[in-house]
Amino acid sequence: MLVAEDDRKHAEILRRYLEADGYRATVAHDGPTALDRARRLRPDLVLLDVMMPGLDGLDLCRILRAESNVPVLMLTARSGEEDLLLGLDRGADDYVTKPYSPRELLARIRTLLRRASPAAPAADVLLRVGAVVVDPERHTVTVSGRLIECTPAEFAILAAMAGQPDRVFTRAQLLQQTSGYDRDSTDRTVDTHVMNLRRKIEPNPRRPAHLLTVYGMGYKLVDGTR
Amino acid sequence: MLVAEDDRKHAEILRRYLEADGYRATVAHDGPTALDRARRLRPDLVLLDVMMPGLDGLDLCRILRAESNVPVLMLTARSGEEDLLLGLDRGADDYVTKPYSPRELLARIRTLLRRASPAAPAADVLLRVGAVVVDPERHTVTVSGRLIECTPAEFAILAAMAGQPDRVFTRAQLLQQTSGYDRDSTDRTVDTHVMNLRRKIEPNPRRPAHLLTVYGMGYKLVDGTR
DNA sequence: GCCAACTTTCAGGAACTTGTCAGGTTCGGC
DNA sequence: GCCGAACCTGACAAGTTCCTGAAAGTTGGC
Repeated sequence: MLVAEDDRKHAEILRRYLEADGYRATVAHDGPTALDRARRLRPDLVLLDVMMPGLDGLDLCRILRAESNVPVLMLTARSGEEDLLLGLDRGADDYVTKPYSPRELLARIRTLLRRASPAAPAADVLLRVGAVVVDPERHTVTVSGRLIECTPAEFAILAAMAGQPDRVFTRAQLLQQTSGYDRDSTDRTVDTHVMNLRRKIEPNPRRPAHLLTVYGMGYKLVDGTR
Repeated sequence: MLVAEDDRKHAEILRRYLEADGYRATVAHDGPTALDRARRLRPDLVLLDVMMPGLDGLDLCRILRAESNVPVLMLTARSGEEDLLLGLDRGADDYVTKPYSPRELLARIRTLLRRASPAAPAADVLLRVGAVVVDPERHTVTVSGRLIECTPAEFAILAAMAGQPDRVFTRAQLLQQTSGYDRDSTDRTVDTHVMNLRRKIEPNPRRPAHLLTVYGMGYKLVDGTR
């Protein structure tokens, strides 16, 4: 079990509760560390604080969800409905608002683990935006049925955009998808990747139908058939 | 989808919300009726009010859980912790306290359905990917009928990949197959095993047809005949 | 129609990934 | 405790991809 919580005192209390209930818990105090541990330790459940330095809980959740189907339980200080919906939409399996009672938390953890246990085979998550289909699991992209070869950076960018069609992504956001957290690359980098992607997925790269420029903002992926 | 709720007005509102979101919903106004409908209609999800005449939600939940693994979402008027714990322990997959927002309810329903959907395929003893056949039971591998000798690590890697053809496995995932939990070996280790496997199963190891590299990601096993 | 701001495009060196190998370590059987 | 098989590792070469700055082309507001 992995606990991602930036407040060290709080994290320690959590860890004790979990261990008292028979779980082995590893703690990470920031987003990138949590992601790294999640990848290497393959925990059977991830407890995620929404607010964290480096990489926030919502984004982390989205990444985890793309890579595995480990159950994710979100901890959120704010109790607004928006947060809840955002969390669930990003793929969190459940959420608990602070302050929570330890008993409630443990009950929810038990439920999640029981539900996940029947060795659920990964769900087929296909991201479809018009003719563009991204398969994160197979790491493939097809356009109108034709298989497209993508480099890692291109794939990361396209997958991020396919996950939220029509949404505008800034260059900074897309850069984060490719370079991880804080490599300081230029916006040109993103432009170049977008250009290369257009060459591959657009029938006419000069007049993009799928991967559009939003002047002054960034890029978005749309259903080009409409 | 089955809605078990004794308050008729409330039940009707619920039904409308569900249908507005694209679900077909059947309503039952008491416990015994709900149980009967659940058995006959085999809904893909049951929405259960805790308090009901005849047979209350908690007991009904327990019975349903014993008979099938349909996801159960509890509706509870009381927001006390006791109810929550009872509900979850009886096997409810989630719960919502009244008053709830329709959006929250629908988001939770979506999550439950997504989680329940992967319909576990029956385990076939032979894993076949093109010419490569892995028999986990006998611990043998054949390629085009020829029996191949594999070391334990090689077998573990190949078996994992054969279980999910086309899917990309990261080196970390493959490492876990061989080393168990969290030994931290290098990625080179995996490369070496893959290289040795290629020598054994590929007609031309320089141009792999089965065990492919996915640059920046890992490896995947494909049906080389296509 | 003009200008400033923004975007596209390009080429080549930097940075990263992978394939391969040889040598060292671990492990179980005898 | 010796032996061989299997495994792990660090190094390096060979590929591949990424990044960058600058020039050329667009866009939007006035």
